[in-house]
Amino acid sequence: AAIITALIDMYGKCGGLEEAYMVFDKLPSRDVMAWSALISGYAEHGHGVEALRLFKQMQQEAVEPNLVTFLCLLKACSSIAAANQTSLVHAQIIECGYALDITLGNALVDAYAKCGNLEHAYAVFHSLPSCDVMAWSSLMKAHSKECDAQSVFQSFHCMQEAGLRPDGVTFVCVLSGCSRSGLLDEGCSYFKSLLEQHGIAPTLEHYNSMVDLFGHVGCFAEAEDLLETLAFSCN
RNA sequence: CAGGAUUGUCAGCGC
Repeated sequence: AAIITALIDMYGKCGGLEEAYMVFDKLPSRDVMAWSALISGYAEHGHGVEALRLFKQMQQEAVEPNLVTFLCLLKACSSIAAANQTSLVHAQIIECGYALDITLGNALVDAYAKCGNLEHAYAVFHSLPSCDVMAWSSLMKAHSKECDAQSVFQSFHCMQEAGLRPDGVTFVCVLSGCSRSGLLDEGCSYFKSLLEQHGIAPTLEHYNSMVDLFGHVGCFAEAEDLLETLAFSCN
């Protein structure tokens, strides 16, 4: 069974959803891991509706979801920005007694945020026993999408007040916020602090965000310079 | 102690 699940997972990750399903379909008995692997593949490749339908089928076959299953479902919900489906999954998570799980909490915050429901995202966020970097980053990303750079900066600040250290992904979210709001100086300053104050080596995502920021504010020469520099250092 | 599914990560466009 372990090997078959790994096979389903491999096809799913590669986007071979039909192949994944064919393997799955031939299993005489499908356990929660096989189901989760299949659902994960569908969720990951933009087939959120199918993923949720598979979950329904899983329940009809009386297979109990576990923590990982819920993570996969939340990914499906956010991929189709379905806030109401997220609420339904949320209710089941509570029923199963997983409400205080930090991993699921993070995923719920992220799912609500991606669905555009920041109120629910914050409600879950505040209900968690402790908040970690992932939940903060999800919220920052959501504020960034709404072009609310002030809230992004504020979150970045609060997070550190709470004793958490931002990581590379956090900075991607912050830089994305600067870009969307056209805040060049702030973006440059955060980019500098990335290495100088936080000791994090910038990755391609950070450089991409900077190129994007330069482009957004009309600094095309700087954007091109950065791209050329990147082309040199990456190859 | 190990283990087959495991949450936050660029931009734009279309629906």
